[in-house]
Amino acid sequence: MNLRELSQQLGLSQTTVSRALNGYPEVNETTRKRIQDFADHHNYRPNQKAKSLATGKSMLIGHVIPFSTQHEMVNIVFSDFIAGAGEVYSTHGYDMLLSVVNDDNEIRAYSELARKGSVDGVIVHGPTQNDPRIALLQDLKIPFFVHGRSTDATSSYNHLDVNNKRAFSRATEFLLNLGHRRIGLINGLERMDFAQRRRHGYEDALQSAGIMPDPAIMRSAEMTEPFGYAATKELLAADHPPTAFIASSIVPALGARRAIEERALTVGKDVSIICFDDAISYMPNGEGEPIFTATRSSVRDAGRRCAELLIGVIQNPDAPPVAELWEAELVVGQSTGPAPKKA
Amino acid sequence: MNLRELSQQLGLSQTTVSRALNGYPEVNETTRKRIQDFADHHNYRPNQKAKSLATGKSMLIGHVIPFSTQHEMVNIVFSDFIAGAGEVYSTHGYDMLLSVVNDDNEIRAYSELARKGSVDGVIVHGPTQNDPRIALLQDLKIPFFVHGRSTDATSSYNHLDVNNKRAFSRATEFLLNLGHRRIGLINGLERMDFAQRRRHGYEDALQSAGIMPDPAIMRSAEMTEPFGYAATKELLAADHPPTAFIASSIVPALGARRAIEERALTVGKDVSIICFDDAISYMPNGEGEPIFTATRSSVRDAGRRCAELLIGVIQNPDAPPVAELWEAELVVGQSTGPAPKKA
DNA sequence: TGCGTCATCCAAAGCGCTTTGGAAGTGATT
DNA sequence: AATCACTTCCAAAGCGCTTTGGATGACGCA
Repeated sequence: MNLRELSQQLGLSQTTVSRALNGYPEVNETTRKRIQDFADHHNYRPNQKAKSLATGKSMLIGHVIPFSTQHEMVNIVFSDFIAGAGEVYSTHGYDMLLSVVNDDNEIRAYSELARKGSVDGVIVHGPTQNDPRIALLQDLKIPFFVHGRSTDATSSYNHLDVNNKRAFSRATEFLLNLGHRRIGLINGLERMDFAQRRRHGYEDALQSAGIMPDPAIMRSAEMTEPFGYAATKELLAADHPPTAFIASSIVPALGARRAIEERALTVGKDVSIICFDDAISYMPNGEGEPIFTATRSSVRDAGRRCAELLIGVIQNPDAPPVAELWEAELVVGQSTGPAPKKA
Repeated sequence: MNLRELSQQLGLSQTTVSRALNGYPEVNETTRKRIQDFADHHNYRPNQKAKSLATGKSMLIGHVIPFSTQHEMVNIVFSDFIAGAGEVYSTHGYDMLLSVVNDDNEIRAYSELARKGSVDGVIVHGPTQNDPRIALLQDLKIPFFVHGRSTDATSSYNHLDVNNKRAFSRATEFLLNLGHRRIGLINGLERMDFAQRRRHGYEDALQSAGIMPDPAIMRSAEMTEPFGYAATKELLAADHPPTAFIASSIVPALGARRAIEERALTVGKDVSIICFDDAISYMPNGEGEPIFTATRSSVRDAGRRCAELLIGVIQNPDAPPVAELWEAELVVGQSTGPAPKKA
């Protein structure tokens, strides 16, 4: 059942039927009702392909997800982000277009989406330092929104970020106040902008306390459980082992805990852990008292907000760029305690 | 730059240009080359909306993701599945359309996608027993593929499933052979078909060994870390605590481990854990020797295969239904050992 | 020379919707 | 009775592609 049949059966023009169903004013209320009822009865839905072509809007928002054996951007944070964003899209009549592409083709994937006109806007995930995608998307003149930030980007662009530097300096200060002097860093991949900022926050806090940051107790990799385990195990086995660790996500923190307990040490007593908690829905940080002391910011909320703001940009492309910076909250859990007295 | 401009500048008809670019035979090789070069030079990409309307194919495959506060289908398994599926879509020129909808609207979301013609096919995630979506999609006459199975579905439908029953009976047998007699079950939500089958596998293995399954040591909920923790903690504190646990995913298994270690017990010695391992990319089951003894089947591979098969169905809608049943492999890790002697 | 075949190209008709630019009818006003 | 404003509807022209059904010319062959 398409618009033509529908209008023929109603004895009206396509124009009138289309207008009636789309809520335009120039149609009599009684005929509108008749049209609406008839359409409902026949379960009519306008063909999306035709509608898109006619209006020029695809009602789709693109997300490009690179994959490779090295670099899993399809990560733990991602699924919660799209859950939040998708929620908002739905309520505005949009759907999400996911393009899962090989790492090497990531840049190309963005320009394909734009040139083919398959999406009305794009979200940029996981920006690196001086991320080339930003300039590209500006060139392509397609609305886009960055989740995170890209240092050294020359012009301004729409984005929302967590104050990662502050989150990590606060976490580090928290440990320092507990008397810890040797604090290991278990960071994400440092070509990611957020990981850079986190390290700077950590280093700044140490330096402010008169402690020289020691690269020997900093690790950086994809944020998996085994990475957290391996890094912690190695650092604990070395000379001058840290008495506390600061981890970039709850996942490597779980690995850190495993390494600590394997040495028959107690988390929160012998060794402290603090981490960044993205408030992942299926991996919550405990139910009552948090498992891990953490700086927390919901990535799902971030997804929601990015979606809202991007839709705003699509509806009003000439508005000045929007930027938001969220502060993470510090929640105290069971994984931290005073630095143990020296033996 | 669109096809009309392109053909005008080339002094050719739209027909010829379109055919040249789409590889049809009825165009001279030298003119094809000229057209191709010109198009490449101008970075021309056919408009997807127009192409879709003309061909009737959207080159999109729909996934519906329900969300609610109760039930998080946006779960750990999901992100790896779509990574695998998306990979295959890309290589076939498809993209993924994600519709994130409120729980109550899930059914409607499928029929909207079909009626609006926005997708060429659909994947059904997380089938329950006698899942209504199967009949609906059959009615709507849209190609679809089910990841999992739905017991009691009257007619046959395209699907791929892991042999969950067998995976859990084998896991249970493995524990029985180690001398365990009291084995706790930490299952997923039992309205999910897979969770049902898993429990049956567990119960069957117990009964074959002459052990009466005891509902008092079975738990079922969303597969989160805190759930695994809470369930294990509770069971360990009760009379006749289990000496082993079988968990439905690596995530609650992590929670189980936490509860066990909290009681100063050792995993794999005092208490054994075996779990189902979906081989999640960012939460691998260790690198060398697995952390958890597990029955394993890659959900990412399943995503890949479902995508392939669905594309097959789209290209050949009248082919007989395809069904695949994968066997999980049993990998032995550090989390299991002989049942402790009675004190 | 005339005819059939083949390779190469094109005009135009869709695909199913939205939207522009009226047209027709209805009252109210002069 | 003529004019105007307003409401209500419609025919037709897009949107940018694909695809049908020829048209044209070159060539080989009888």
